[in-house]
Amino acid sequence: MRLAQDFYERSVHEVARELIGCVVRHGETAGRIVETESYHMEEPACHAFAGVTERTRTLYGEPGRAYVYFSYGIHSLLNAVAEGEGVGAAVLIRALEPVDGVELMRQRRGLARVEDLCSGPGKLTQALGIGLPLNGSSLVDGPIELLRRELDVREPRVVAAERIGITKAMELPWRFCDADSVHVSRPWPAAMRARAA
DNA sequence: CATGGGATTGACT
DNA sequence: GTCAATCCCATGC
Repeated sequence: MRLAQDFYERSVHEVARELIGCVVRHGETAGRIVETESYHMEEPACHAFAGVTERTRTLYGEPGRAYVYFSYGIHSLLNAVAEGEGVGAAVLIRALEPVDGVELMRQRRGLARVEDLCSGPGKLTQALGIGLPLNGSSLVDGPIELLRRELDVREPRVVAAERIGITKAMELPWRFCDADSVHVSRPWPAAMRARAA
């Protein structure tokens, strides 16, 4: 069952937290979301901080669409646009636990270990075959599907921590991780490292 | 039009 | 722990 548009049309931080445990599917490949980060136009780490430009038009647009952008000349990063139209905010999907199409993921990544396939924002887009052409596409009825957690699946235990890989507004605790997943990207939040067996 | 930085990754010391 | 790869996009001349 896909998440409907109204799921995205509210606080980007609530959306980020509740996306943990949901499933992303693109074609044959799918994974359960175990890590997200929220970004909002009012803080400088967000691309939307610069205002409306050609690049950020998607961010300011309709909630429930995909914002895909190219980073470091190599990686495509996948975000879900949130909040109302005119507000620049989105949730970065940072890591997945593979649940379907694992062989195809291995092929695309050239790696064997399941823990290496989707444990990072650039890794999961490669594993799922998501690239720049999907920027602006609908998550509600487009090629990338965002599916709500099945009712018989446990509710994940979510820990909040500081976002990583950024140089501004590093103090904001807007990174959300499934505390019980080994598929979260490094470094793990301190609360998770302490628990690790 | 030229320049510089980046929401990363993988390889290497 | 360090570092290069590599290209889109925003900014500035």
